[in-house]
Amino acid sequence: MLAQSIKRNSSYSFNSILRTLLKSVNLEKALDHFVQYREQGLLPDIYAIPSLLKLLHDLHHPLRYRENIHSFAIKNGYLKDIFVSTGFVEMYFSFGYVASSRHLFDEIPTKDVVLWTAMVSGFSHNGLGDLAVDFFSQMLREGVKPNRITLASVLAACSQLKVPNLGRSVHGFSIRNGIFSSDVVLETAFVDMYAKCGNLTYSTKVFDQMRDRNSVTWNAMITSHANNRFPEATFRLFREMVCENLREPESPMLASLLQVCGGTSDLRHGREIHAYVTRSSRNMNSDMMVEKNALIDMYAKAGDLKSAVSLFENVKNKNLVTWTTMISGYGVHGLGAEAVEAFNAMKKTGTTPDGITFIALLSACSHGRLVDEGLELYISMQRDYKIEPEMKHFACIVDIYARSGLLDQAFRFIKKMPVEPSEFIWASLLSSCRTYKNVDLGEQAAKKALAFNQYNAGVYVLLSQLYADSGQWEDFSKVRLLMKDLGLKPTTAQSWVEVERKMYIFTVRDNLNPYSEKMYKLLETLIETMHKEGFAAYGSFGCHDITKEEKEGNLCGHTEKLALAFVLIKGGGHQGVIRIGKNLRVCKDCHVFFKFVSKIKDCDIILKDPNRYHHFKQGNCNCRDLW
DNA sequence: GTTCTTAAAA
Repeated sequence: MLAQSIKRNSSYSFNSILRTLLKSVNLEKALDHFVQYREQGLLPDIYAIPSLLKLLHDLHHPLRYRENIHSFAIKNGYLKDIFVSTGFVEMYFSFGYVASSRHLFDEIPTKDVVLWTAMVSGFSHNGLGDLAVDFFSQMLREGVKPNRITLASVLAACSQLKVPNLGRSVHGFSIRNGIFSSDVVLETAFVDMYAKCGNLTYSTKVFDQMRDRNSVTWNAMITSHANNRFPEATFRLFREMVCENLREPESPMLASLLQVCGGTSDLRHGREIHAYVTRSSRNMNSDMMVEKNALIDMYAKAGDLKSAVSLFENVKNKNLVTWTTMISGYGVHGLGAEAVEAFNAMKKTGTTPDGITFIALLSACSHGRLVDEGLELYISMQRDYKIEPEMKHFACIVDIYARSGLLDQAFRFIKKMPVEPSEFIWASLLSSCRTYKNVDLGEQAAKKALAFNQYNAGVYVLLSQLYADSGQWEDFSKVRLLMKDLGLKPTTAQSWVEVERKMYIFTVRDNLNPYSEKMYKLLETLIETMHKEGFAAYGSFGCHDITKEEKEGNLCGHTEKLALAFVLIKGGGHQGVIRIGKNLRVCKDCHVFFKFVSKIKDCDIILKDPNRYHHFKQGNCNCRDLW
């Protein structure tokens, strides 16, 4: 009698101390506490089981320890307790054993809202959003009333499945049932759900009305704007967060922001984040690898290869991502040899490449016109590293051949591929067919690409340009008419340049700029000089069968020329380097013109097109005139 | 005593 009561008392105090320690995340002490209790020969009671499961979970103890507890619980008949069984349901979910969780769930006779919620969130965490939603509706059918935690769980599933309708009805339900009243977690779940379902307007609405926001809220908001490509809003929100809330952003958010900068060639914001990362207080106790790698990638993608390289060289413990980032950085700048060199240096450090390293490497070879090296690396990848080539590797090899003019070999390679070639592969072959004016193969490639997607405007544009370059004007017109019938429009050309911290955007035949007159005048003069000096002969012309005057009038309207003229007039450029961006591939005439300007104005020009960078210097471009 | 939202570099 007395022994019983001592036992009950000690188990009661054991449980409450254990819970307190768990709450304050004192895991080591909590474990000690448990060990001491066991050393007294005492066994955990029914109330201790959920806490013990949580402790082992937080300590990352292996499944078998927890299964011991499971057998122990079964032996003692503890499983009839819904708190205990819910704990085990959760445990199996956390190891991905969905079937075990489901089985346990089925055994439980009376199910409460917490158990149902554990099911909904368990499925959702295991990527089974559809089952999460199924169980949620089943729960409603059985008359169990969801609470705010259930709703947050089902919203996570909605985000995953991108089903805005269900999310909206959950919203309505929560308002009608008064479950909504300023709960940060639930509101954040709504912000995230609307954003992931593509409705940033609703997401922003909920966000704006929130009284309290936590770091998860800001994260959901900022990364969703980044992922939906709203660069301005992304940075506005970031500033708001930093200024008003004094919240330190963590690595994933910084990486997202840097990715935005790389994608939009936004060096200015990129440098700001760099400064922010440098003075961040986390420097002390973390290796900041994600930030460092993301910075290298940002500088390379935003066109400042120098900064990328110098950061790269200062990273002490380069990991696989660091190396791959640098290899890919060299690649987009057309520096194939440097990419291969970096790869060899990486091998010396004992870092093993993976499939992505080879994608970066092979694409660097194709842009650097290193055919033999590329093919050799492709063999080495399979032989030495046992990496099975995938579609992206195939695409690189096709490109390595085709970009160098080995169109037949590219075609033969495609025919031998073990999988069905993708739309992208055909389109890239077509692009090289255009460069080398191979109409026959180009037509075949276009046909194959269009079989995937009849509405791929890019393919029609390439095909029509191929016809135009080959002087087949009837075919050219046919393709353009076909495009019109299908309601397709070629992408409007745009170039942009930053002068005095402001971005200027130019479209074809832009007359809106107050400097227009001056710009056209300057272009005329420059082009005249270029012809006089015989520089124009460096390019191969023949884009259009129009008169020479018409042609030059037209060429002056090319957006990259306008951007260049604008910078020259405004005296822009950063440390002798002019950076211009373009949303389409640079045309041959503009390419020659840029080379010429880099020579007579003695400046470096870095021009970004959708695929790579061109570095113009002293009358040359590092792409060696093939791109 | 059990159930809840977010997130990353090639």
